[in-house]
Amino acid sequence: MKIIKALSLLKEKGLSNTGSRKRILEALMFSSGPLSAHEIYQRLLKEGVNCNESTVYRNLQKFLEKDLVQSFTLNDGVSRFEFKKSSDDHHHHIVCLKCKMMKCLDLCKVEDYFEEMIKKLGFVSVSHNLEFYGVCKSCTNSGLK
Amino acid sequence: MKIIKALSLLKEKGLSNTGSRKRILEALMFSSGPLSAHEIYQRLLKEGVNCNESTVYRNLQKFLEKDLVQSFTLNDGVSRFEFKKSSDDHHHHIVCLKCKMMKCLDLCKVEDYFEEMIKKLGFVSVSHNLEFYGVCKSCTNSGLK
DNA sequence: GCTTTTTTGCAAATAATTTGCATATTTTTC
DNA sequence: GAAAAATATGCAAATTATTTGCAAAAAAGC
Repeated sequence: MKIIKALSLLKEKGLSNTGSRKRILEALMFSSGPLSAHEIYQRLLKEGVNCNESTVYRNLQKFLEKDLVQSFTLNDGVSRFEFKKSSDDHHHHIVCLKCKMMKCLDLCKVEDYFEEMIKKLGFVSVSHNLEFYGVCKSCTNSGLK
Repeated sequence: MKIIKALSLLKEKGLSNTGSRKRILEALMFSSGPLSAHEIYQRLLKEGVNCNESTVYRNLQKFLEKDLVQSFTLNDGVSRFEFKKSSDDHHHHIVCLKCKMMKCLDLCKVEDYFEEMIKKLGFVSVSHNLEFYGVCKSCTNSGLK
């Protein structure tokens, strides 16, 4: 298994190498799940990286353009960002309504069916967001409010 | 075909009958697609209804609780609301990335498949949001930026 | 009709995200 | 490797969606 380094990814995508940019990308690469801009910012702070929140936003924008990350917006109106392990890395999530824990779902390709159907309607460049909400096992058991 | 009136719906759900509440619900009932809180507010203004934007938000909240409407958040971070014709009226949308036109999709029940899969993971009360993005036929043809 | 409960309007608070601009850092060029 | 050109950053302020406190107004209950 090949380990891809943030630095070479940036170079590959023609992005200049700045301290914060590299750290933001790494935060996403090493995260076990999607992160909001604010969460990334806080991780950098904790690591002692001097970085501004707008810098985080601006870099996330760049990463989206370069297809390094994917994003989606939950019903709380906040966007989450996730490193794309490959250009066709596409998956969905389930969010626990109580503890907010988020789990990646490796769904089979039934969803392709949807996109086909939509292309037939005359749309092109079709993509989609699919997020699930529910209450996870441990919250159900612990009986939290 | 039965015509349901906003007023009787409110009564049925135990909601008091106020001028703006009825108008907000009607705006949703008569709309051909999902509306944001702000869009509803503007429709009321245009109709000459004296109504405040927070009133719109507060009523939408009520309608959600009473299962009169469904809501979802697009990638622009803005919530849209839609009247539920029946308690099991559940469907999805495709949004044109250029003209923002939104079309309802009457998808077959393949999606139930997903929810089953997730319940097996131990989640309960599972729901989901699924929205598509693409470029519609007329935008493709008109070659708008 | 009067009392209680609920809703509204308004202004202010929150929160996520974006932007302008001067400064700092990177990349490019020679 | 230094200077010039291009790009990125920090900071503060602007924007936008949404929420909230509170006093006044309207609706429901009796």
